[in-house]
This record gives sequence, structure tokens and C-alpha cells, in this order.
Amino acid sequence: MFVPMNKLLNNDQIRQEFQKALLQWFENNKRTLPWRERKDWYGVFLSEFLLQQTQVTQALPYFQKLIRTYPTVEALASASEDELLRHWAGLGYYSRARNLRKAAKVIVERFSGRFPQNYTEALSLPGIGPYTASAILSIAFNQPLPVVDGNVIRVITRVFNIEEDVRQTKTQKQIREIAAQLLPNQTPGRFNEAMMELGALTCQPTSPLCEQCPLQKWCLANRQGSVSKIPFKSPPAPKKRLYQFVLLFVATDGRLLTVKRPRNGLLASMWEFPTLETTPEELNTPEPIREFLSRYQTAAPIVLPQMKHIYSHISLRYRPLLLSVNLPFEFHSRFYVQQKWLQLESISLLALHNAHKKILTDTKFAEWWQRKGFENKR
DNA sequence: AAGACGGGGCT
DNA sequence: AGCCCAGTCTT
Repeated sequence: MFVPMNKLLNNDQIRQEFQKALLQWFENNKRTLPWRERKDWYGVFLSEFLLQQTQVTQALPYFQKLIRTYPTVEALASASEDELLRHWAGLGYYSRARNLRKAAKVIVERFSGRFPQNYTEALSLPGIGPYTASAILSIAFNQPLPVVDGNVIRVITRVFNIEEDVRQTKTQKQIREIAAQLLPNQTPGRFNEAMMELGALTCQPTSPLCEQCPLQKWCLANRQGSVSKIPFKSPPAPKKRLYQFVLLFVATDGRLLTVKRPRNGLLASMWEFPTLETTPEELNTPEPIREFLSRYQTAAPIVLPQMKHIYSHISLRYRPLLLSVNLPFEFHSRFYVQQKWLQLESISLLALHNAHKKILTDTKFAEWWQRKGFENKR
């Protein structure tokens, strides 16, 4: 392992030139973002939750919607979990929404509605880890805490030509130490924002714009022509495959059974239609599930075409089954935490996850629904 | 220390 | 199809 103890780290004057060049670039090139326009910590707090593992362009519409719906931390703290989740639907990593609301509650109830000014206390809030704690305290309160996110990792590994695997704890520790040494005491918040903005706009993952980079003259990877190989990441775990039936229980009045998933794990706290795990073979020959269905004494299901949904770590193949039932009808499950019989239009107001939203907009489902005549009953 | 956890954009 | 993320929590 080779960390250049280069002048950037031990020469005050050169480090200051580096900081000045970066900050100057930031002032001239930073994007106009709603949480930068606001001067309060609440906007930063909300945006940092949204921006965890999420790009600015993806988070932007969600920020606008949420800041309007919950203008203050008190409003957010008193929001219902289901309502917040409905706003969050489609953004992913749904535990963030639950943690965001819990954190707001703690801030209101334990910290009198003010963000804790201490790194350790900030870290104790649900959903706030080392990155978010440092980001909020440095950006909103100008505390000298370095941030290390994907952008900073990219900028630092390139500037210092660090070729080790960035998934390794040891490499990450090394990057954190460098980030701490580069941080100016006067303007840590702007410096952190500048590092991340540079990573997003110039020091991009692929085809970075080195010619227009304000740090080019300090960048070792640029000098050695290794930019495209850095940062190095060991290959991720292969994608899992998941096969399931989706059970659309339809009552005679046209209502559908919806269920809420547990607060941990995949699609935390999101609503869906009950699912039944199966194998790739069974998914194409729904005969074997007849035994399961006979328990509910339902007529033969209407089998819709197989569908596909890709998560970052799971490849899901699923097939909706339409099952007509008479109420009262009891669905038992140890897995789901809540259930509701809802009309189709009420379901669209639910925090339904994407894979199952796709079922409702699927043409085959729409055709069937039309034929049943539920539309005409109302 | 390693897995689990979404979705959109880009190549 | 594969890779990139403005990370945190659980085990």
C-alpha cells in the first residue's frame, strides 16, 4: 500500500491553495438546489435523508413534495407513518422514511425541536450514521467534521492515487483520515459540499472531466493516467432470484385485500398484495398451489401473465392470481402486520410498492377488471 | 465484518 | 445486462 505523504497533506501553504481552488470552483459551479436556498437546518436534515444512496435529480421532486407537506420538524414529527411512506413510495430504501419520522420525533420531544449540536448525540438519532451526522453539522452549523460519501471517496482515491479496494474497512479508514486532514477549519461545510459537488459534476464515476477539474494539478491519478481504474471495488455479491405468486383476493363488492409488510427487511412497512413464495417451475404451472388455495375455498384462480421486477440485489419474477372470494373472508399470516380490504381507487392512495403497482396498470388486469364490471357499479 | 436494503441513469 | 451511486441498520 502506498499513500503518498505528498505535500498536500503536510504543507500548509499547498493545502490552502488546494482548498481555495476547490472553494472557488464551487462558488462558480454549484447547482441551485432548494435546500441550499433555505438557510435553516431542517432543509439540510430532510435533504440528507433523501440523498442517502440517491442522486440529486432523483431526490429533487421528493424534497419539494415533502418540504411543502411538512414545512417544519414539528409537522414531520406528527405525520402518520403511512402518509409519509406514501410520499416516499418509488424512492427506495423505505426504512429511511420510518427513521426520518422517528428522528423528527426525537428532535421535537427530546431536543426541544432543535437539531443536537453534538456529533455523538446526532449519531444517536435513528437513520443518522457517520455521514449524515457530519453532513448536517458541517453544512447547517459549520462544525469542522469531514464527510465521506461516494463522491468524496472517488475524489480522494483519485487525487491520492489509492488503488486498494474501497470496500475494505482499512481503505475507508485511510480515506477518512485524508478527508479530515484536508478540511479547512473556517469553512468546513462549504468545503464538504464542494468535494461532493465536484464528485457529482466533474470527478464522475465514468469519463470524468479532468481537463476542467480545479484539482487537476494535484491529482496523482491524473498524472499517472490511472483515473479510469480508480476507485477500485471488488465485485459485489451475485443477484438473488425470487419467484412468487401474488394473490389478488377480490370480494364480491370489488374490494381487494391489501397487507402491510413488517418494519424491517425488504420493502419495510410498505403495502402490497399477499405473496406466496414458489419455484421457477411452479410459477409456470400453478397447479401445486391448489392445495393452498383450497384452504380458502376459492374458485380456480384467473392466472395473469408472469411479470418481472429488478431490485439492485434481487431479480424478482412473479405472477398475479385473481381469486374471487365472499366476505367475511379471513386471511391469516404471521408475516404481515396489518390488512385492509380496499376499493381500487383507495389502493392508489396507499404506500403500495412498485412491483405491485405495476400489476394494477397491467393491461391484462385492467381487461379483467373491466369485464367484471366493477367500474360500472359505482 | 458482512449482508440486506430500491431505484433510476448511464454505458 | 452490468455498474454507478449524497449510507445505515441488522446480524
